[in-house]
Amino acid sequence: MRDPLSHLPGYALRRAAHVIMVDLSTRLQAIDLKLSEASVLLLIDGRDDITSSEIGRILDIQRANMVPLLNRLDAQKLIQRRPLDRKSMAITLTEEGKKRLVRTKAITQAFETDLLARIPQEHRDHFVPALNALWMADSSTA
Amino acid sequence: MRDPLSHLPGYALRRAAHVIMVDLSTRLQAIDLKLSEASVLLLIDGRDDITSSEIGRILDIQRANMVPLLNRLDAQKLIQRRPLDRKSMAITLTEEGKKRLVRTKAITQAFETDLLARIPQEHRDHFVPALNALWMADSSTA
DNA sequence: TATGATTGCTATTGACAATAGCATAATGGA
DNA sequence: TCCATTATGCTATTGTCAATAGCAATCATA
Repeated sequence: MRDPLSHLPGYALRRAAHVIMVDLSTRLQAIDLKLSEASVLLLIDGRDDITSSEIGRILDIQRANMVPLLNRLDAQKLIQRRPLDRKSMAITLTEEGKKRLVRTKAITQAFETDLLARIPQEHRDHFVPALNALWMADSSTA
Repeated sequence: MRDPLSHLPGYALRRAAHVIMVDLSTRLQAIDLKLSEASVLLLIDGRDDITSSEIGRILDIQRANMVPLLNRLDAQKLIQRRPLDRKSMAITLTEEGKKRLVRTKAITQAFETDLLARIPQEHRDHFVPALNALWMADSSTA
């Protein structure tokens, strides 16, 4: 047997996630974005009032880790910080950011299509529901 | 909607893998093992001739990263390095290592059971095959 | 108003993985 | 058999994502 651990769900999950994230990361290098940066852009899309902490809550990124992430997007002039009050900042996409988002969407959509294509058709419809059952349960608890 | 990205297979995969790995890591802390260390112990089980590089090939851990990993297991007196020839080292479990492996198996089995239990029954049988289709394809190419 | 919660931040650490390079040893083809 | 290639184990460094602890300012509410 090639890998005696491959029958373990947790192990298979870890290996699959790693391969897939390397794939997407590689694709995103073409537009100078990291995985976490791309997910933030995709989330901001269409909103003009979302705050840093709200992004963090939704994507499960801690406030401390949001800071350098947003700084990098800021340095690339993809986002703007606009004060909502004297404490909170609304994060919005710049024109440059909107252009980058279009390219991000194209890349992620192609990626997701390719990913699903790799899954045998009889398992395909079960994939997302099974995964979401694993992590969304926790977030509803929190 | 709580998370507008949750319908994306890749995103769901990443989130699920993270939650699950935090879960297992936490459980393994009770026996002073990291995820990668536990997987190495599980792989060595029952073999007395496996080398560092072979472990790396199977688990997809690079040689450079195997070194500190095995050093940590060595420091805990869980493994022994036995020269096979003047270049290769066979990695074997010490008595201490075998005891730790028993506990590792108990923890991972409980973990895998709990994991599957969280997946709705109608999706359960599709889980491992779908995941393995994603990463095992790549390893057969290599 | 005072207490507690929230926000954005700094600084540091940890786990896992990737890259580059090195010395030595094994191996297979000419 | 000799030599080029490959394999092995290693050092050292870097990158990505995530976690923890702590801080000052602000906000919300009992």
